[in-house]
Amino acid sequence: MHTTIAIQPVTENTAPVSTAVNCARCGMQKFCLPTNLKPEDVQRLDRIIMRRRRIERGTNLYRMNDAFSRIYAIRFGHFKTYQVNPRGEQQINGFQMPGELLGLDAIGAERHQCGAVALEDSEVCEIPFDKLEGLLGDIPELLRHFHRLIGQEITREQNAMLLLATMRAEQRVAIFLTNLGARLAARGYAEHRFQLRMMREEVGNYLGLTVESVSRLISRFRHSGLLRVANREVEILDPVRMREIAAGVRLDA
Amino acid sequence: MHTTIAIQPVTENTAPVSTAVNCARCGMQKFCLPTNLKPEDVQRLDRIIMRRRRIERGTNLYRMNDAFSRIYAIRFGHFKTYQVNPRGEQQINGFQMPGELLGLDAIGAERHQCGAVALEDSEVCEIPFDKLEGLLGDIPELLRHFHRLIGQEITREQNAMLLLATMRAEQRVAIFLTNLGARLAARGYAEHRFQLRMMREEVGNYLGLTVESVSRLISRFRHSGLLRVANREVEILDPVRMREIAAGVRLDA
DNA sequence: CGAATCGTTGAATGGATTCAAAATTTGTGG
DNA sequence: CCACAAATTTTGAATCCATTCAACGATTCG
Repeated sequence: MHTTIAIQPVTENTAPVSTAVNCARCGMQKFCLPTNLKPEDVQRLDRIIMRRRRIERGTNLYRMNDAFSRIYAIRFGHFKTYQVNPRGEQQINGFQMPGELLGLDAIGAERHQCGAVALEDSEVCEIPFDKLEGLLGDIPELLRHFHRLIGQEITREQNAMLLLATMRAEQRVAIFLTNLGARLAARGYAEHRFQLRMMREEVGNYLGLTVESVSRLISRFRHSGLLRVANREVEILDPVRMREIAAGVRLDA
Repeated sequence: MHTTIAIQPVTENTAPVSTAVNCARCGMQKFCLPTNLKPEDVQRLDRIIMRRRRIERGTNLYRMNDAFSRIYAIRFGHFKTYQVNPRGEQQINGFQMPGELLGLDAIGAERHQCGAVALEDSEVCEIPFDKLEGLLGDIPELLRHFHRLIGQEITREQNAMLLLATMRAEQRVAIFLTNLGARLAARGYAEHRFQLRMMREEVGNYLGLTVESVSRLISRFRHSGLLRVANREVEILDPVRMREIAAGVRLDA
């Protein structure tokens, strides 16, 4: 293991996109913060969102230890969040997709606890956290939904712990693919056919495996007829069996 | 691995302790929710806290999938929180000590995402979450501190992921002991000498290792003069070297 | 005191890693 | 658009760390 992925280059993309923010017209509304808000409250939220910001593929939205002042809602694109341990090795904590919030790990802290890098050209909404806190006090529904999103974050991480502590490599990869599909499906995309936005190395890093192990396992899934793979394009051909493997049934074909 | 610790017996301890709650006089005030609150706000918090409740060693404070209505602040004693995977195996997500909150993983969900068991006879304050949410809207300092506690929870879990994904067994145990000491020290207890409140099996389960591995590693630490161990009583004799091992230096004595 | 639980130690095994090299894809400049 | 370099992915063989299986102490508790 100990995959020392080179730390991203020190290019910072700060080009704001000054389009007036309008949650009501945003396709991500039903996953993002405004969920279940009254129209007038959605507008109050619009007003505190500073701007949209484009992030080029490979650049940092924020880095570990950056001062924390805002959280981010992904409009389109994908991100990874990662920590860097004392030895300079990267550990990926998660992959984020449109409608998900970035920066939650820093709430209640002065600084970001991990960094976020765009896996492709992406766009986020910047939400100043102090202003959001003000709104949370005023709009109970917003507070509730904000807490729901935080709770999901905690649950996601606990599931990752479960995976890392108890699952065999086979299971980890199967779970990874299954979950990715489920999250995409919830957003209206195909569940069993999608593009991996990250390298094998990053998959392995996230799953606590080496690149080689991930590659080998994907190959085995392919040879067993579970998966069709063309580079980063993946199709789960046998979702039932894939879910069995995710649940712990051994693939000994 | 795959330590199938028997699920706890189905005894539920519901004996409330009807002492009027008084955060101002509680020794845990500076770690718990009331931190940094004005005295009158502390009293408002007191008023919504239903009661204190004693939990006997080995009994569940709550179980996975229980309906969620309150969070709990530990007054004294220690707990473990755990998930149960589909195969019925337990995975411990963390150990909690006085001043820490239990149940945060359920916020924004209908049900608890994990269970909590007392590792020794313990006492908690029950905090109805809906009433707390009301106060959060009224008392900005409380909202802020509540978010700080949640943030700490997320950070703790990310660190656990880092440990599980990248660390060798040696490191995991060293980190576990070091962190436990640090948390106890923050609460005014000795940093380098303490009682483990959990079985070796539970340590291993949490760290993604087998009992045998944990036992072997503790023995190696002992033989290398790093540790003095008498059953669950542990003394870190060489904190510097222990921290080195936690950081990744190999113990090849 | 005896049974059950918990903890330690040993030997053999195995799953994932490491090291190495080749194959493929992606990115870049001409 | 092609050619070439760099990056990424795949595959193979050897190694190693933690697990598994087994047995034996030690401790706890009724």
